Amino acid sequence: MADQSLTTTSYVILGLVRTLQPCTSYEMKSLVKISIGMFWSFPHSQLYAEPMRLVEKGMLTENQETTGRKRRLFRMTPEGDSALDKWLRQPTSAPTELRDIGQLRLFFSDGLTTDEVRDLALAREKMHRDRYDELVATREKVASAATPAKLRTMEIGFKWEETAAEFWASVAADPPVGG
Amino acid sequence: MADQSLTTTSYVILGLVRTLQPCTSYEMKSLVKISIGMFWSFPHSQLYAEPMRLVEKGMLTENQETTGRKRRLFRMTPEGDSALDKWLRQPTSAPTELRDIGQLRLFFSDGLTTDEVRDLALAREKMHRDRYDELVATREKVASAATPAKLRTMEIGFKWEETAAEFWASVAADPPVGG
DNA sequence: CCTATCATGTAATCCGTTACATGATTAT
DNA sequence: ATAATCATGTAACGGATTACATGATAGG
Repeated sequence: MADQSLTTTSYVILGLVRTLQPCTSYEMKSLVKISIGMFWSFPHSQLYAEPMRLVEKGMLTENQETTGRKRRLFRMTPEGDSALDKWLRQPTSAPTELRDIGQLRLFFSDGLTTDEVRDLALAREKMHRDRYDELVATREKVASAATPAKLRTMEIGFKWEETAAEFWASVAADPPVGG
Repeated sequence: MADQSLTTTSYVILGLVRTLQPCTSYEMKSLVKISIGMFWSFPHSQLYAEPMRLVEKGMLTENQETTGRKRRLFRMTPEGDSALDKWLRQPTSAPTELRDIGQLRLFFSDGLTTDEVRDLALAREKMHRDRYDELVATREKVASAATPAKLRTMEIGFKWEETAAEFWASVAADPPVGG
């Protein structure tokens, strides 16, 4: 019975529910927003839809209020717990998906002028520096409440924004030409 | 008329066709594999389906062979060219989507033992170092044929693999505990 | 000659996104 | 009071992924 075909999103939901249970989709959304959602976007509709699928698969239980907002409160089932545990311990060699519009533009930039490429680079540099600042602010807010593992996860975000900002600065300083 | 609702995938196809035209989906696939596909995965079925949509939108023309394999050869139309040009020049502040299973696991690792977290970190470190090596090999292969912009795009890939490998090494050296 | 891999395409399902909608709180 | 924002949910469409399937070419 029923650990068939869970997606990555499924495991994210399971992880969120284990962290927050009992919890509503909105609470999941709030946690996502200040953490993993900074790098892996999950539209809120997913955070409402996926838990329902997981209820049907026996991974979560749902208690819907009968009055007022009729909010849905989710909790782990033993099946959900063990599915999550199994996933957490599975080795993965899956590469990072690094989806960046700026990189795509640069890749296809052969027809642009030097100035246009520089503009792209400067805009991207600024974006990364802004995000770095956002991350700093977020970390300050959550530092006291988050677990060590969760805080540690943020570090790679800092590193990425830093590295990417430097990369774009170097492109702006010396735009590729020719092609 | 008719630059409605192109997706990022659409622009990737347009960029590929501009680079390779006239070309088949398989040729696009080959280029993707050694370049942007290293960080943004495009299943080959997309590289067959999306060009057909673009033909319908007037962005590409298609010449299908009548004999043998009946391969489809794609070319840019003026509309496709201008849509791509416009996109390349549009500013974006869209953040990078950095989708990494390892990060998700770390984020939800509060229930794991120190050793299990270390195993995760070591596996991820190895993955990133392996990918770094792959990138080196790929760059050597393509160095003479690629444009400066396209080569430059690869650099951020190197940086990422390096940065991520170092991050995971530090996690392995000092795994987060408690929670 | 046969097998493996390259090359080309289609089908079906489902997930993810966008948009719509509205009920509750808080602020002014 | 009223507007704004927070909170909660659903609908619908389309694209992305997975799987199926088979035609060519090259290597042994």
